[in-house]
Amino acid sequence: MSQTGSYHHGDLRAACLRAARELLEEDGSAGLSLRAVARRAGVSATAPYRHYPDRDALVSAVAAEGYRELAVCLAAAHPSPATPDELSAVAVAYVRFALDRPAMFRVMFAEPCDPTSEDRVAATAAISGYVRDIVRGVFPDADPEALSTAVWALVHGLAFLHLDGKLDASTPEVVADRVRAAVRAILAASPSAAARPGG
Amino acid sequence: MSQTGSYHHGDLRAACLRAARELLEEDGSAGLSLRAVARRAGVSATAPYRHYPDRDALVSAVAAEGYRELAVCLAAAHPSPATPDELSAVAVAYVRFALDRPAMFRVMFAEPCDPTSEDRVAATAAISGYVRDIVRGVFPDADPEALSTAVWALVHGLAFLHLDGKLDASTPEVVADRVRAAVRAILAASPSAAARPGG
DNA sequence: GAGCAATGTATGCGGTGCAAACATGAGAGA
DNA sequence: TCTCTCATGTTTGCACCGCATACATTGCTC
Repeated sequence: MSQTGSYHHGDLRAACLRAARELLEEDGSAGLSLRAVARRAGVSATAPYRHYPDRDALVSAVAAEGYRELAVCLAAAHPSPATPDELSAVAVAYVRFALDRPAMFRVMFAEPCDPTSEDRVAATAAISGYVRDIVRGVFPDADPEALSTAVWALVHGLAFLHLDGKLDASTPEVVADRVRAAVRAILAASPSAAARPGG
Repeated sequence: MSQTGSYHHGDLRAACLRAARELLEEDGSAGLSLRAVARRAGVSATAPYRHYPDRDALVSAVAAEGYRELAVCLAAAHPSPATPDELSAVAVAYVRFALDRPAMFRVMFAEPCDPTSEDRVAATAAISGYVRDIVRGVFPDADPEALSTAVWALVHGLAFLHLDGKLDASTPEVVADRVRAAVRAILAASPSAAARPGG
């Protein structure tokens, strides 16, 4: 496979995926064009269409890889978080993923694309389930559905606000500190603190 | 101004902005091209460049309008929220804004653009300050910096997850219910519930 | 009324996604 | 082993894009 000079590439599908990821890292999602992918794979401009019906399909395939890698990063931060602090570590990893691979993160979440792509739903379901399991363990008394949604949203929002320059992301430390502080603050803020200030 | 048939348009700058917003609503951000804007404004393809140095500048101008309108929507949901429930109402309004104007919301937050654009920073600072004031009022005992960051992130994340199809957004009611439940759940979830299950 | 600067136009370049027609060659069946 | 098929690449072409450059028009100032 992948014989130099042969008419057939051998594994163009995978080569496209690899090229797409490289281009994404180098030039952002704007640089991710099918033509650029084809050039990098050393193939004619329209060859990728044999494997991906359109640009969106290729982008979705890249995004699906991103979801899987995000899951790996989160698991690496802590295999089975059981306390709020350990949950914070996972939150930091999530935000870091977004900041370390901004273009990838945008492709995963900020692209108006078909959300019914099979690859995508499977991969995001995995993340969603992962968050739910953590939340169930850390807050056994809470409504797992509502709270895991909230936790994912909180972390996801932190990632985007940093990514968009709405929050200072100049160093990993300042980001990690802010994420931890935010998680701690919102978990500590009970409505009762407002209703009965003395409580 | 704006005489039909006259060489000079009269107020092309504003016309471009209006056209851009229309195109955004009709075709999403993909349909927002300077050429399309020019066509809609009834002007040559490159005329908009007299008023906007490049595409990003026009998009940023549109986004700045979006920020202002978001602020109006939030204020309309509740002028001065003072309880968690009233805060929830604002959260619902934020998510609804995103779902009602998905392309606009994406332009505001999901576009890899220069975050130092003066219009944008001013407008987002307004939102940030608005959230901080609310949080200060609702949770006087909390760290306002950390908690307002967390609240904005939570709501922002909810908006994106719905927008991306990660959460069911089929009807306004189901969305509103989920947003309220998530806000309530995360505010109720105190770390102590995990540390001392009996408390 | 002359001239200037602001505003709009015409043209052209290199890039894009994608459809349609064509070329190649690996592998199955004879 | 020979042939035929068809998955996989290529070529060509179209409409669109952002944007740079050179040019035309005209409202305003003096």
